[in-house]
Amino acid sequence: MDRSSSRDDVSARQPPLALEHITSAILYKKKETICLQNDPAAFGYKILHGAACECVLLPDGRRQVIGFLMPGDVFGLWARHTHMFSSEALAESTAVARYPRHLLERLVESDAEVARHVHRLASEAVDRMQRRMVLLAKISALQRVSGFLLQMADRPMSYGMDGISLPMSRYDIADYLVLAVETVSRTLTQLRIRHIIALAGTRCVRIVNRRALEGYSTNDDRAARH
Amino acid sequence: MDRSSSRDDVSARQPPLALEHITSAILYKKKETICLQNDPAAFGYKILHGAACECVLLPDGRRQVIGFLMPGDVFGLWARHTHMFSSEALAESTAVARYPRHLLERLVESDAEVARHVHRLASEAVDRMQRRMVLLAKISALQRVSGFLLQMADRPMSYGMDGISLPMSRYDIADYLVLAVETVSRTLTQLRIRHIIALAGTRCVRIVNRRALEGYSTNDDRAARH
DNA sequence: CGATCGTTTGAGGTTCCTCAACAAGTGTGG
DNA sequence: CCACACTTGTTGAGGAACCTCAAACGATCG
Repeated sequence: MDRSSSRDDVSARQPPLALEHITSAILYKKKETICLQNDPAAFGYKILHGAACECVLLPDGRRQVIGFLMPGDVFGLWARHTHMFSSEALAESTAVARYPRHLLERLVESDAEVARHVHRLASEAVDRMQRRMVLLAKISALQRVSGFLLQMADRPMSYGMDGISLPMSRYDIADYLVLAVETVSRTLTQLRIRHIIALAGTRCVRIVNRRALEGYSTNDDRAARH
Repeated sequence: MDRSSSRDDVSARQPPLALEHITSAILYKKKETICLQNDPAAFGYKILHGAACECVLLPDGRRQVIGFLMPGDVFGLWARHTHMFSSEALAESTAVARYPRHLLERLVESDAEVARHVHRLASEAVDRMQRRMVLLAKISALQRVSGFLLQMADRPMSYGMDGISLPMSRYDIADYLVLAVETVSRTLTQLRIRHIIALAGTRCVRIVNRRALEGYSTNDDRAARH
């Protein structure tokens, strides 16, 4: 659906050189918080290595995952004064580039190329929100999990790969899709049993029958039921 | 939760005069499309009177409501080249102000006040998406409907009013909350029976017991179950 | 090795979706 | 004006889907 657009973007992902001069890289351990919602937005971030997620901490203590962040993904740029989401590292050693926003904004005003680039990146953040909403519009677990796998497969990071690597835990996926962990797990096994996907280890999925997966994700369940 | 912020914003909602010179108002009938997703984003819009919604048209023909637009709400400003969402009028005669984006962008570059204003408005659009996501994180229908009512009550347009006016149909609410229409209807009757809300006509709700409603929206159901 | 975490599977119960019918309101045409 | 269709909202019955609780398994780590 929006696959073509993200593919075209690969070439545009190279940031202007000027940006590289104001960055510093930081390493995070698994589950470590990168930034906290409502905190002053002093920095923008880019994932260099590993994986992370944006999330909302709900009043009842639960956590809602808004989007997954893979190498190349930028976040925290949209915020005006305070960060709208928290973000935490998912992989063991996640490397993140940090851009001081006051320097960034000065660059944006002086360098038109940087301005365009930053604008692109900000709209990518909105894209992430939208992709998730399209997933949540789906009613059944089968639809949501199928759609999720397709979205992960269409990420730039998966292009050359044979299988999709899922750096996040089942719990993270469940928080993302608003499902119970057990439902996510069961749905994945169902897909495996039906030979739609193959699991090479728990965190690596290979799509065997993409056509069927697309059918599951868009069509109503009744067509796909066994 | 984010009530205070939206309340503070009321004073800031007055647009710079310069903006009013490049606008033209249009009337839409109920269900009429204001703009279509993926269409070139030639205009930004502001609701003057009536109500509308932003939505995504899904591949399976269903419609997903992203957010409801009330008088004063601005939309279509975020888009870079094409509109990300469709929008359609909900009330019978919905008046919409239309801002040509090429003029707007010229104004943004020349007038710092306009630039700040437009930036505010764009972030309001993201706020709408986020508010909906927080609603969708809730699992039970009772939680979602309660949260929805609270959000509607906290809108600037409801401040002086005794009851909340719901310009949208139950179908629209269902599409917004990803529930079946019947579930929305049943949940509202439940809340009415429990004297949490009172219905003055189908499209007007008065919150009788706000404390309880807040409890329903945040707590797990089991605490609230009869 | 024990402990914890992440994942999977099972059993049971509840919620919510589906299908159906009905009532009230609205518009249309004869 | 009434008959008719259509929309919108509500209620009921039944069943499927998913959540909850529980337990077992493998992996990792101290």
